[in-house]
Amino acid sequence: MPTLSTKADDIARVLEDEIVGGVIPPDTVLRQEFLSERFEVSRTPVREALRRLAALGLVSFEPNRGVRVRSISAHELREAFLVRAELEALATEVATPKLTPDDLAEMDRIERRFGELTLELRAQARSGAPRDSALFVEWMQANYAFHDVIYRAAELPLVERIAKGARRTFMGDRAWRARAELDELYAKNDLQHRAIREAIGAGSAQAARVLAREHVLSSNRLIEVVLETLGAAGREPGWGR
Amino acid sequence: MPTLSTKADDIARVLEDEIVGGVIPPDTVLRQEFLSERFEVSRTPVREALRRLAALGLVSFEPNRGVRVRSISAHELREAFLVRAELEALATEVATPKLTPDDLAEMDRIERRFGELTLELRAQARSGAPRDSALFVEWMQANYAFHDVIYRAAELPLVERIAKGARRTFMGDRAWRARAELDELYAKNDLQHRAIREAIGAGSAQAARVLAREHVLSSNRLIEVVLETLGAAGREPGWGR
DNA sequence: TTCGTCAATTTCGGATCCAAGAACGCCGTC
DNA sequence: GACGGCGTTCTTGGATCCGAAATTGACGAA
Repeated sequence: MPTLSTKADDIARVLEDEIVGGVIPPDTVLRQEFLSERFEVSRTPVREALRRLAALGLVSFEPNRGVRVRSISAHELREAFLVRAELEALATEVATPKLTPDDLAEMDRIERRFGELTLELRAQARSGAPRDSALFVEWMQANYAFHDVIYRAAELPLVERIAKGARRTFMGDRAWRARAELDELYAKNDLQHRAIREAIGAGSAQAARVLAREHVLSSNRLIEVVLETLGAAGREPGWGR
Repeated sequence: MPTLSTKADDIARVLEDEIVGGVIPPDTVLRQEFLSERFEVSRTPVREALRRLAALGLVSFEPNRGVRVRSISAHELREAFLVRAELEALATEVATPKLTPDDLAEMDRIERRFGELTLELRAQARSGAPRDSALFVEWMQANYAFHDVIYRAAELPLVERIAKGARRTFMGDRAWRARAELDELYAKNDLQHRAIREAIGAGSAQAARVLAREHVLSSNRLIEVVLETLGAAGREPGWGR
């Protein structure tokens, strides 16, 4: 069987997912030997994987002292959203004349599901019930799916790569809390999706662009409220120290 | 003496500069042993450096077959400029209210130098003289210096990093040719700088934003004409095969 | 008690060594 | 003469080993 990937690549992918998914919390120090035992390889491929993560900006590399999972400041988070807003605006503008009826139908399908999930989340936000993390993740995925249709049609791989890179880095390990304001923000998010969809349907690339930009900036506000950084609680055992 | 950097980092930086600067032409295959001899180290740090370059997208990594310096297609080049246009527009908008009188004075100083260089290049373009590569590089650096003032004031490190990353990848090994259209494009570039400067001076962030975006897109056109890809000629000895 | 010094331990960066996969060329066959 | 199988050689991926830097902790002096 021919080799399609190296162990360093495999390890890098796994660690990447775990870091952006919050499985490995920020500020965790990644010990080479620990990782080499976990993946049952020597330290050599582990170090190559860590180099990759460092180049992607997911970890900070301190010579002779190890690598540490980067925590993201509120300022950095805001900047990441600014970048996403500009690039999604661009992608949306480019995609608008390219979207096929099939694409639009898919967007409608995703948007229906997104609307349902939004209603559930809004009910939850109003009731002040403890957050259902799985529900939020599903909502987020539907949100991403909506935008992915646009990225796919835009055919701008570089834009897609950068924007999706800026997309991560927030589903960290922080606790979150329901809030009255959330209800409103969820509703707004849903409405913005529909507005974008309609602008595309009407063939107005400029309107779609402006809407997409505003939408991402609104998402920023939503995420900020959702995070409401109640400190870093509830670490998984085995990672902290 | 404490160690401030690793050999892998040093090697990566050197190779990075050489690739973006066109010293190492696209499609060159980088042999690990060759590099380890050149830098007088073993292959281990070399491979870590190559991993970094791969993560940055400068080289493509084919398992068990080595790394190859990525060549950039016209389409990719265009997309890189689209990204830069959006992000520079953002940075310019954010920077406008933050620029100090000192910053503006520095922009004026750079712009004066840029104007002189532009005049030289225009004369060259009109005369059809063989391109003076050093002059073009100097012009390009003055161009970058102008924008760097804006980036510095904007205080958006992520935006700066991405935009500067998209900035490279074109000063390749291609031959270039003078053209009548170039004269006009050079002049336009210079005028756009002044317009941006004036919009900032007038405190209009929105106008500066729009101008910055158009400026980068114009630069794209300029670069496309300058490159005029006459095939890949004049490789440095020692890199080709 | 607290601070500074120095040794022991841990962890990292890099060199060397070995196995596995790919490229190349030779030869035989059709 | 062209194509395909097979062994050699070259290059890469990964494991192991070693020296160096940093951290830790014990000890002693202020």
